[in-house]
Amino acid sequence: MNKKKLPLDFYRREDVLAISRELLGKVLFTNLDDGRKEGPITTAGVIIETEAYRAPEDKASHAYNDRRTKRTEVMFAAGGVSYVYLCYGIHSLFNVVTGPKDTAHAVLVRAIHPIIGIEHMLKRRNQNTLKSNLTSGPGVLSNALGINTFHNSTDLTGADIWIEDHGYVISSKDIIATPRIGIAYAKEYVDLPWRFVLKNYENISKSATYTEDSMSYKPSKV
DNA sequence: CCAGGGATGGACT
DNA sequence: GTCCATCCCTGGT
Repeated sequence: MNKKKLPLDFYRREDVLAISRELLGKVLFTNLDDGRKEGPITTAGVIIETEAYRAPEDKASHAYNDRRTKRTEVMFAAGGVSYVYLCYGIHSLFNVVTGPKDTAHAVLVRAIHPIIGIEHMLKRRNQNTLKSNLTSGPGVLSNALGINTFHNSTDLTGADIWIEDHGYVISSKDIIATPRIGIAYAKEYVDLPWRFVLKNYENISKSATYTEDSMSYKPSKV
């Protein structure tokens, strides 16, 4: 199989909507030690749900109107680093910073399909058996992968967090575009179809309410 | 310093 | 399907 780490020029393109679509089917890896002496453990999953955030005009973006604060500064970096922030005081949400320097575009990864290190992801989630909710949301997938706000501004071509192309071919008819979740405050940006979901997976985030015959996928055994 | 918010999750029926 | 606890951190002062 053709597997390769996505290069910086993948992330540094201008079109965050295209990048959001293209991230579907790519494989998000972490190799983190959670502070354990034993060293890092590799965990990974196929990206199956993303959302695009396109500052400066996007009112749903934390960097709306090119608002630069200590928190948002990393979004203005050149693409290929993480933006991890705390939501509801509990959940670490993992974003991929995209675009050239000073363009505050980002992609929120909302769900993955777990494929590598599932046993360890279960431990991090305090679960015993694989269910469809292991990585089915932006907060829980970070938890399963060991990502927290400490990993903000991490180089996505480094050894801790990265994304690989495993050669999965995704056609546009395999992608459902819908409005983004949890951005009711964003006025005229509320209804834009900037959320992208890969069909055939059941473990997308909970707020996804569409049902289709294609939603018959079951996670493979551990 | 501190009021208010928040790209949610999970418990429950 | 519905409901609501969550609590740290941001950002303006």
